Amino acid sequence: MATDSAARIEDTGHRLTATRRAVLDAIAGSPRPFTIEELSERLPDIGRATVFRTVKLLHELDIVCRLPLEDGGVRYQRASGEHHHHLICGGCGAVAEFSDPVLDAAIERNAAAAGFALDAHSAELYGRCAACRG
Amino acid sequence: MATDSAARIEDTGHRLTATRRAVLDAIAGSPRPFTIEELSERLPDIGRATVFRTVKLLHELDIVCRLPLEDGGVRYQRASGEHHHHLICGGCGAVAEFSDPVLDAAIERNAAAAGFALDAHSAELYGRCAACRG
DNA sequence: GGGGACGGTGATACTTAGTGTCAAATTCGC
DNA sequence: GCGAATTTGACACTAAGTATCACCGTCCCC
Repeated sequence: MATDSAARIEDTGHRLTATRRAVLDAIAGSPRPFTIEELSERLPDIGRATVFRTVKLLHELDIVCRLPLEDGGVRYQRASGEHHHHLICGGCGAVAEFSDPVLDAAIERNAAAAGFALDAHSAELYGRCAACRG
Repeated sequence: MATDSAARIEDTGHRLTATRRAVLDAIAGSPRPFTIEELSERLPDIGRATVFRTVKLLHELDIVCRLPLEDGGVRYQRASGEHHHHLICGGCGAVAEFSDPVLDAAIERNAAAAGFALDAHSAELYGRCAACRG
């Protein structure tokens, strides 16, 4: 997993430094979506700005994905690589991923109907997971 | 339009003050989605914090809707009142609204499949409008 | 192996969006 | 017009992220 990501960094012409490796490891060790602040606390020897820059790079390379939360906050998570959407639990913060061609087709169709050339879309679903509904 | 909104403020137990009326008017006079900062500049006699608080209230009352932009920024816009999604043009900033039962059904179905009880969802589409593709 | 060039890093200051506090002002119901 | 409750403005503060800039380390060429 971290090996894949490391390769992706190098393959795209970026250097795989010790710092970046440490960030990748910290992310790999995060079972739950994390904030930059949390990640930064786990990496006390790495500057905050560098953590931001590194996560931004990883996001551009689709190694992590960004989760906009219902309250306006943001968390990050390792990305599965494929196009997907998120289900975010407001109780425990768990995130489930799904992908659905019907949903994507509906999005494409609406964009086309309005005359838009689509470059990106986001769809976040907020609710309570099975465990939190009890 | 502003009359509707004014009524909604009173009907929900909030006071319709001169300040709130001024904010409503400024919003009614905005043909394009606006930032709080822009709105605040147009209302120099009203404190910045009050503009934030008022827009937050209007958002809670579904009088304005919040547009998360692709670059992470946020703009606001008068809401049509009904549930809808946004198509946001990265060229001119224009926003088109649409609603689509097929899309909403796909969202519901995916949430149910993952065992989530849905409370909210967001779907933003980013692209170029017909005029900007020219 | 030595020396640039260039990408990456850390410290720090700054920006942007938004919130908390609190005293003063306004508004509503009577 | 009066008092209670809400709203407001000023201001300080927070959180997330960016800009700047000097320094470091790594790669490449000789």
